[in-house]
Amino acid sequence: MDVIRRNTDYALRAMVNLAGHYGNEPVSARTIADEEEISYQLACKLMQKLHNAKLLESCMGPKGGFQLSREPAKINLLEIIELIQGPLRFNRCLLAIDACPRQKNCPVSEKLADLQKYMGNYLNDITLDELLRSRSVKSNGKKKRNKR
Amino acid sequence: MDVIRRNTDYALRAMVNLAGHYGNEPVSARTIADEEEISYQLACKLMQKLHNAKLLESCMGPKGGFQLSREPAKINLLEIIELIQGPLRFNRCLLAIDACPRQKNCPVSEKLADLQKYMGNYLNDITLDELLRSRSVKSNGKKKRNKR
DNA sequence: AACATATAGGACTAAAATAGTCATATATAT
DNA sequence: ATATATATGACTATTTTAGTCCTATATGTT
Repeated sequence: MDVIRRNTDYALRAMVNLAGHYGNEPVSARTIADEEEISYQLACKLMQKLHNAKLLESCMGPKGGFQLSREPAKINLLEIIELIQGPLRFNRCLLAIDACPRQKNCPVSEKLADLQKYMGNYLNDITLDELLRSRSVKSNGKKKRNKR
Repeated sequence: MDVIRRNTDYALRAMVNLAGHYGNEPVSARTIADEEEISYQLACKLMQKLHNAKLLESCMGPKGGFQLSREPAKINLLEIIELIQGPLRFNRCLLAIDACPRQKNCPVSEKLADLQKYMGNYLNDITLDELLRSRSVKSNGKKKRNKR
């Protein structure tokens, strides 16, 4: 099992892709699906979610598509991850949503709470522009086409 | 979704319970199931797994049960967690089991690899005796009975 | 020897979470 | 008008995780 799920990974790729076009024309879901190897329909779904959360601006019609609604340096990993897959947590107790009756008795929670905080902060500190930079350096520009 | 899954949580509770009886008579799966609020059958399964991984000694028959096969200070969280739910990882790429073709292109992996290492080390440093100590302090001794 | 209490373990089922698809509506540039 | 996009609800499929069932085997006690 992975901390970061597949859909979250897709969303991250899409966001980094858009970060690469920040300030230019919008990019369509179709294009992103092709470039990032995501099924078109799924890509639409994810873009919608990102849009609803105000991370993206959208524009319908030909020449339409999506754009980041903030500059890449102001969007961090954590918000994307948690938007797509819900809050990152180690175990259910930590959030205490329905007040685990074992909590007082649970030796695991304290230590993990610290680790969870660390993780959150760490991911909160990584922004899209950082990712974009490392991608540009490593990328050799080859992109595959998806079936349409 | 939680990094630590339910069964892993069960296993951790069971191990801490056994740590509390280290050096004494073995504890039966039945008892552990009752005290830690785990279904009996599931508890058996988990104990078996812990036993196969040599974390526990087992003894059949009346007065039988399970015991830690090492002292609590020599068993850490990470090994229990990974035994039950497989390797902890952020995303599939990191392990590179089937060599993700996107890896060279994946800006996410480096940063996450560092975080993953941190997590692993952190959990590797927490041992059962630590957990046991914090539990004893917090516990007020009330235990519930499960249906048999 | 008989019995009760334990673990051992394979096979299976159920439930939950995740991923992915389908169908249809609506907006907009040309 | 038409082609190209996003918007969205409902649905299906897949995968993962949790949990149960059944039977075998070992061992202490009477």
